[in-house]
Amino acid sequence: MARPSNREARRKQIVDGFQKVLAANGYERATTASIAESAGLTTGLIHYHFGSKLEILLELVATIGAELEARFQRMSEGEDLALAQLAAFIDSRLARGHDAKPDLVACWVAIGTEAVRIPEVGQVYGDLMLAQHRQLQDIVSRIPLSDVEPAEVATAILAAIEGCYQLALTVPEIAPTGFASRSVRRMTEGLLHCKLPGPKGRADS
Amino acid sequence: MARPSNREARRKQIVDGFQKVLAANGYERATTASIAESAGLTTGLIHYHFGSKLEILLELVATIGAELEARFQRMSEGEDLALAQLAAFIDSRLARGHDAKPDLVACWVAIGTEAVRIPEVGQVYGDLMLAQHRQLQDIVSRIPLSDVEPAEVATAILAAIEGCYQLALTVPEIAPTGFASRSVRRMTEGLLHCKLPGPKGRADS
Amino acid sequence: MARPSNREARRKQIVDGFQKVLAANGYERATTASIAESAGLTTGLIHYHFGSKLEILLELVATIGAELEARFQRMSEGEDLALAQLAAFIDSRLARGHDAKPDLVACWVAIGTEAVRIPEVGQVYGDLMLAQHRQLQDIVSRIPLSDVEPAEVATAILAAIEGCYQLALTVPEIAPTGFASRSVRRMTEGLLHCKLPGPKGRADS
Amino acid sequence: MARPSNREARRKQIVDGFQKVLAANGYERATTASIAESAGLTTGLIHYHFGSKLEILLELVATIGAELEARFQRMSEGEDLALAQLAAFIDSRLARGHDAKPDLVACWVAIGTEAVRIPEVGQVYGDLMLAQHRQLQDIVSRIPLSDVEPAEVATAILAAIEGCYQLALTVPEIAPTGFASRSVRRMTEGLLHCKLPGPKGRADS
DNA sequence: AATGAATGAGCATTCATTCAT
DNA sequence: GATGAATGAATGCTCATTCAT
Repeated sequence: MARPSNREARRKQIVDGFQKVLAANGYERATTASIAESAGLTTGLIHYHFGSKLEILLELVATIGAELEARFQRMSEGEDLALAQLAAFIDSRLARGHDAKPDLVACWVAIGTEAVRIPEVGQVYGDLMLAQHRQLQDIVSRIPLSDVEPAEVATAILAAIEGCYQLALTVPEIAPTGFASRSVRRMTEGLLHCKLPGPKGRADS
Repeated sequence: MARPSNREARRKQIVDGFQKVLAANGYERATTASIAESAGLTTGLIHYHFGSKLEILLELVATIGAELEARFQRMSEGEDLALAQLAAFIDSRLARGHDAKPDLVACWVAIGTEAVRIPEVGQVYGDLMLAQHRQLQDIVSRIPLSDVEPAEVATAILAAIEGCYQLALTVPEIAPTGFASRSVRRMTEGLLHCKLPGPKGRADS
Repeated sequence: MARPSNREARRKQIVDGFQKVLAANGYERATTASIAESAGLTTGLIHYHFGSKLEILLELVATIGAELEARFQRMSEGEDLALAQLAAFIDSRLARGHDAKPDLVACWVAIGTEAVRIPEVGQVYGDLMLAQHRQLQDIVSRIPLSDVEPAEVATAILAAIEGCYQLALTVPEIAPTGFASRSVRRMTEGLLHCKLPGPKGRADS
Repeated sequence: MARPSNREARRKQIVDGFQKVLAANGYERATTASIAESAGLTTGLIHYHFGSKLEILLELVATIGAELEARFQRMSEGEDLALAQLAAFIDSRLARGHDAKPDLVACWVAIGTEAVRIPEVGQVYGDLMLAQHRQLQDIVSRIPLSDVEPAEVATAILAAIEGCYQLALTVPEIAPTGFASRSVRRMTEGLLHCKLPGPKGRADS
């Protein structure tokens, strides 16, 4: 009798459409009309399923956070050594394997900008960065080295990763394929004064 | 006799006002009215001296570029050694000395986002990054080490710097004062397998 | 055998829900969604049972009209004297006894505003006022006083009643409990130059 | 050199346009576009001079308040007796002389409705009613009568006035010209048990 | 040079109503 | 009967830019 709900499917569809226009145009220029068009829906429907544009952004951040975590879990599966986990973390963020989604980097950088201006975005973005920081700190502190501060090493690695995103997007001519993962690995080795295990599998670094 | 032109002074005043609201609100939300207010001028005058909002942004990029270069020249003055120049470069970007302008970091990150969307911004931002990249590459290639690729090292250093800007802005709780300069130095040492000279003078790292 | 129609029950349920949001938010802000929520139904059902929002309003006016009439009948039961009936009329509109519904006053004032703008509402609202006017005029004309114009007295009493509704709603600090009934009685006495019988029963005036 | 400001003139023009559409259509249906059209301006200009639609409403309330007060001052000029002042107050609100503005009554009733829903409107509307209440109370308390409560009399008079506005607007067929002033005078006499002086001058009651 | 009023296209959001299920 | 997704026109408001003064 009742009409079956397609709410979740539609919300995902909208977030996907939003992701495309966010990557292409940034938050302010991701207009309701463009989101709707990109999602193949009408503008009214956007607000039937989301209270505001901001809500869509927030949902996208959660989605990206879950995706990053899932990718790390997949790539670090079975690895017990801290160094191997560290390598897996870096690769999960930077290796451009078969499951890489180029739009996500553009989205992530756009979200980072909004995090500075919109408190709600700053909150979820900050939470996500803090969670990654904690994760990295845990891993680093399990590496038996006397003279490193795990918290600072973790921050430095995150900074290097974010910087690679930014450069890959804005000055691709100095950021060739594969440079990001390779460089962050080397910088991490420099911070820890030890070698990381090489990249795994077919991920073409 | 015509009254003397105050064109350049006014343009600087406008760019300064723009800088403040760009740092605080981002490009899209930097409205003509808010720029005028921040500069202590009227809205009409903005467009009397600049053809469009974009032109102000472009001028600001040039200003920042000149400022960075000047600061590097100042800090590397008299240094002939490549390693000392490299340290000076990093410090000129990250050390928080007496002449640091916190707003500039926020502006720079905002400009980086617009560089992705607005071709004209992408052009000048890219030129600036490429100039820095060339500079770094020159310095690195003068360090006699066999196994490093100067171009890639230069890119990695720039990425680390940009990443620090981003983190300092969005997750300050994991980016304490002084961490940026210290971390990028260490990561650079890791890339080059050699030690950089310590920070100079009163710049409190 | 077809299931029994619940049409009338549903319509009443909708009118009740509408009444609540009309009292709280006014006609324009009484959205279909809020009516549905207040009635514990779904939006679709609203338009299944009513052709439009206006129709619900019209039905509510009829309901209120019937309620006022019923209350007057109840309170004037057994009273044959015109003066007693007049007192009963005033009390039926203003006395705050056990069956008073505060929401109704807010609704009635809101309906009065819409009566000015929406012709259909003006029609039914006007009919209701005219019916009351006729009723009052009948009663007044049965009071043997030479120098009063029954029509004008009836209008004045209605005006006083409506004014009390408005003040009770908007400036409650000058309209204490019981003032309305007491004041309209006194003003009526002034119009007729004679005394009305005191309030009846437990209605706490 | 500088362009001369026409701000106040424009604001008045906008308030006038707003008044017309408010009287005709009510607050919600007084759209920015209709206000602009009624004022002979463009929509953008409305928001250049007023922050929001609500602000225009608030300014209108202030305007009406000032007008009512001015009219009372004019009509009570030279009258020292409380009874004469009371009559002047009633006439200043209800007599339809040469300076009556019919739109204002419709506006006032519309504002009364919004006073229930919009806190800011409730505030200024309430303040205005309270000021009138205080004024009436002062006058009444100067009439040497033992058995009346000035506060309640004042409220009753205000209620009668507001009720006349409402009826004149919604059921004009029972509210002929001149009835309002006449009826409220009589009701007031009933409340005070004394006679008011007759209407003055050419105001054709 | 300077002012600030004026423009109008564009935006996020709301909502009565329709309709496939 | 009942559901809730879908529509699209309408609304208040914003803002870069223009221009008369």
